[in-house]
Amino acid sequence: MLDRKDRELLQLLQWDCSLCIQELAEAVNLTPNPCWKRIKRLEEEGVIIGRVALLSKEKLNLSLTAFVLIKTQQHNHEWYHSFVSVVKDMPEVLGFYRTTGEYDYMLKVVTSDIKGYDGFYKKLVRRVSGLSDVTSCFAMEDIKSITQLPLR
Amino acid sequence: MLDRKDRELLQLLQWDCSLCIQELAEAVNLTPNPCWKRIKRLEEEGVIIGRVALLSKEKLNLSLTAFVLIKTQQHNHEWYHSFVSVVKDMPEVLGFYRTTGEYDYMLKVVTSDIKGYDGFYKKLVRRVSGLSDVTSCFAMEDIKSITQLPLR
DNA sequence: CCTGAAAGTGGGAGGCC
DNA sequence: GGCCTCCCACTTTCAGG
Repeated sequence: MLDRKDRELLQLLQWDCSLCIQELAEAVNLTPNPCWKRIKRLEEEGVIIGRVALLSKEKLNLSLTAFVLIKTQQHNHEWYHSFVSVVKDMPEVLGFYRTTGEYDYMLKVVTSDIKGYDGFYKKLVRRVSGLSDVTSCFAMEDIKSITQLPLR
Repeated sequence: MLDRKDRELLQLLQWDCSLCIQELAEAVNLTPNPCWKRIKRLEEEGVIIGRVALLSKEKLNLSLTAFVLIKTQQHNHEWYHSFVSVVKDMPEVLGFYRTTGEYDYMLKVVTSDIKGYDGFYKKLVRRVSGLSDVTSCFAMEDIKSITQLPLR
């Protein structure tokens, strides 16, 4: 389904999608047109989901990354759906996973600072009932955070 | 530093950076040229870090997202630097944070499946010594995972 | 003086064969 | 994979607040 050139193109594009077709074509030893056709195909197949600009947390006053670990007693569908829809709607939430292990859910949350996080936390517990255990831990240091999937 | 139009442009671009200047200009009630100048300025200032293509985990056989929670006894600089450089070099690691709370570090790891994760885990503990406690938890469900920062 | 608008040009994307 | 067309990024110049 994906040959070597496809993977090379994806690898390049997931680091910099502002590269022009010519540059991409040269990098994979192709002429511009077939290169363009491959990329078009990868978009149609859904391998390429979209192209986005990455912004600086610091420059936008969003320096605090927090992880929220949640346990719950509630295991019925209705509660689940309302919980999911509430959390999905909160723009501070960049990641939201149902997980195995000690906790049931994990959130990755981005705010300005502790005060901002406190606001988020209060909003969360106000909007969602039946959260029996909510633990927060904060990123002291953001050592690596990338969007590029490992393609080898 | 950033006015309303800047924020609107950032908001649009962090969802779709393939929009052309004309479309962006219309959306914020500007003509193409000043719109283009603003975006250029935001790039120079480092507010816009880059433009990347987002790829489908599923289509690329990377359906397993795991979180690795790590405690360590080692708190000297040398160990820290070697630990950081080893983990940074592992392409499966999309997120790597030093955290407050019960654990010292947290990793977000993407692999094909449990077998792939096992390979990653073995590689990790082989390359890094002095990990006293390594707990894995797996994402059963990826409910929300976005790259867009909250700009309001 | 700074910020937005108008006009022109070179180049690359996107469709043909 | 080559050709051709059209549109868009980018520059310069001008106008307004």
